[in-house]
Amino acid sequence: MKTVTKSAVRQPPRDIPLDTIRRLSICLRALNRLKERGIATVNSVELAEPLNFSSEQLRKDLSYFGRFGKSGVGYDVGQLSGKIHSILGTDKVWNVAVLGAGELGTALLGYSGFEDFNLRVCAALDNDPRKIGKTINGVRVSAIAGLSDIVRRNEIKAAILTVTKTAAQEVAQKAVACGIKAVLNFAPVTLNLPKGVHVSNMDVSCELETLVCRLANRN
Amino acid sequence: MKTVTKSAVRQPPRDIPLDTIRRLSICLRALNRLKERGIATVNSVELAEPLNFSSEQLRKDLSYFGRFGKSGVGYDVGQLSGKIHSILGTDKVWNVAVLGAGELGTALLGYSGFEDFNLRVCAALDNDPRKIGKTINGVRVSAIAGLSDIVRRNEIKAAILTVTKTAAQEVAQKAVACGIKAVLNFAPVTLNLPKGVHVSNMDVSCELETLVCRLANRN
DNA sequence: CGGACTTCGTTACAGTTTTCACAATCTAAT
DNA sequence: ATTAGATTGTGAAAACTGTAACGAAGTCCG
Repeated sequence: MKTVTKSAVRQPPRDIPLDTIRRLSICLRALNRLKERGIATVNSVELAEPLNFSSEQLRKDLSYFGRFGKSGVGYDVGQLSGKIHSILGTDKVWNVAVLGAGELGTALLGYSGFEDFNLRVCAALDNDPRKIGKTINGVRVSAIAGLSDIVRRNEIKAAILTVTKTAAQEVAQKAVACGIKAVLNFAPVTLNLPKGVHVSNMDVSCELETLVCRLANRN
Repeated sequence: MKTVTKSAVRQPPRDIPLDTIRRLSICLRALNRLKERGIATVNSVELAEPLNFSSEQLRKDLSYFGRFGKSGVGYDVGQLSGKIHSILGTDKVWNVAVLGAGELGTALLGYSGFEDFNLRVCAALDNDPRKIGKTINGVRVSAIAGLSDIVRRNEIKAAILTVTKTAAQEVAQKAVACGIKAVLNFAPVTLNLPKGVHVSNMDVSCELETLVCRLANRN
């Protein structure tokens, strides 16, 4: 007996552009807002335009993974949301650790953007004895020495790095040694980590700088 | 009499890729670290490789703006730093406002990454009466109602938006009405602002999500 | 039931960015 | 002064990404 799932999420044929993933993430968030408002159907124009990209682009992005819409109608909000969750791998919860419980780490422990993606910040680590043991937004701060255990117990694969720029490389290396496979780096330094570890930089000053650059060149 | 400035920063011939600007920003930061260590000369390989991009790429990026190196030698650290400052428009100080003095805004008021780019956070605004009047990291928190004055007095053109996602659109619009021309948005929503206003999104959850996606697809 | 209308998915095209290869330039040493 | 070695700057090729156009599929209404 053959089991055929209609319009399953297709295994992508080749490398997917990073921006495609970003746009689909943004879409997922928008779909959640639509769901909250009780809207059941949406077409590619209604979905894409408020997000500042074109409907063609959205359809193309989706077409890497399968066929999810209905001609003449559009997309079922709940269904498309589910499909994008599968595509992004967030049909299950991902636990994440915050490394560095300073102002920025604290801010992220209270950040309201993670729910849309089934991401859960479930651990905070710091080396400052005054912080260890405190509870911030329901998460207890542990010493970095305990990272290995925490990673194992919670099956954590990704960490957000919010320590100072001087500590960043060292803490990141330690995290990788504990089994962390992906790092979202907020420190204004370039990390050098083993191949196979995914790094993404949230470089505030650099990004602000590109804005200023555009202003300086009046365009 | 003709005044010829040797190897001036050339007016870029056409649109410069955004990533070029990003890479040059990163380079500028690295050059500052080299300067601190008293290193006077660097070649494109030594500069680019620790930053995880290729020397060819760096040379190409620079070539949009002029010729700054010496064949057989490399680049003078101090001089190249100055040139990149001109390119990026940060040869003078840029004042920036933080909109939203919550945890995230507070974190940015103490952020150590701005010095490299001559960016100065000189104002913090919030609508919470408990915060107004307080001083965070040397910056006094003002009511958002006072934004217009502050923008004018400090010639602020760019703002960092750190308010909640529900307030983001409204506050951003107000900021634009006060003369803000560029917004670095931390709220997990897509802003809709008039054409001509530059927006850049620091989307923590979306970026973490792309990392998780790569993990989920084991590549 | 049929024709007008809507919207999707895909293929072909155009534009952009990166990579590659090499001539030109400079230094240093003999 | 000449040669060997190093490194830059750039044009041409390749790879990648986004845009546009259109056939196919589905809906709605008379």
